Amino acid sequence: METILTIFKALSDETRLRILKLLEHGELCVCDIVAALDMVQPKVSFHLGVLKEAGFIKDCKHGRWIHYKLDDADMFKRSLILSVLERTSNAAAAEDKKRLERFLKSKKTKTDCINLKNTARGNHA
Amino acid sequence: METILTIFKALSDETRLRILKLLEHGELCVCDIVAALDMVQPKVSFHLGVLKEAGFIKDCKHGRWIHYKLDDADMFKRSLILSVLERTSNAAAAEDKKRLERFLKSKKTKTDCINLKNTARGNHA
DNA sequence: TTAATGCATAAAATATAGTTTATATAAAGG
DNA sequence: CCTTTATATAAACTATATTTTATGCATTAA
Repeated sequence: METILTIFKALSDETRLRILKLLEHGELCVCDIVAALDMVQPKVSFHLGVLKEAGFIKDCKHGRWIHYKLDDADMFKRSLILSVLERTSNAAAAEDKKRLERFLKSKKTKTDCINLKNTARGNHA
Repeated sequence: METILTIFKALSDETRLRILKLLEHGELCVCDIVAALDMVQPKVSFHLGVLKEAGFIKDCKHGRWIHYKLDDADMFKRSLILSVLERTSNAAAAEDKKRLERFLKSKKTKTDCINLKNTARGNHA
């Protein structure tokens, strides 16, 4: 049970707002977020942990990947997330989005190469 | 113009949430809040400053007193304040309220004594 | 005009939160 | 098995936020 204080604390960091904004587009694994934000992985994991503790996101394991997505179980948090998405600077978010898409594409290309060599299903997406 | 980050940061401190809760009952001067929270005055002034910067409260001078009250100019902040008032632990807030009322009463008594001696209007409330 | 009151602010001290670097763990591939 | 990959976690470090203590500035009362 998160207190209102925990909830607001989770929202008072720019990196975490950027993560929420990224997850607007659907679930992502940690390495996607790392690429999109252009940050080191432990840093991203730290902030994902805070958001998860506060109940804003949840994770699910997919083999050796862990996907994160917005947790829409709680009405109040949902509405807070909506406010974040609305009121966040689009310019900054667009950069993240661009890096994300570049990364997703490169991941796909790599997988396609593997698929040419053998018929493995290396992509978890 | 406050960013969403500034707004959430202002709400991520327990003392500030207690102050918002106190101001639910109407405007108060700094010394009232100091008494209600049982904290030193500069500490309270610091937090009042943060809340004011973020646009949650506003002040108005009354002689040598400065009164603070909730600022209801912005819809979004108003709804956030409402959430705070709703979701804050009542037990803790009741203590603050009790101290506040005791203090207000003692202030009034003191003023009444003065009023017996001469017909001054020492109370600013 | 002096003293007292109500409050703000600055500086120093402390506490909390975030970041980095290094390492551990678990899953999958070879 | 051994390696590689994806992620988490711990420890040390840095930055930011809060608290304390001291002081200053108005305003009012004496």
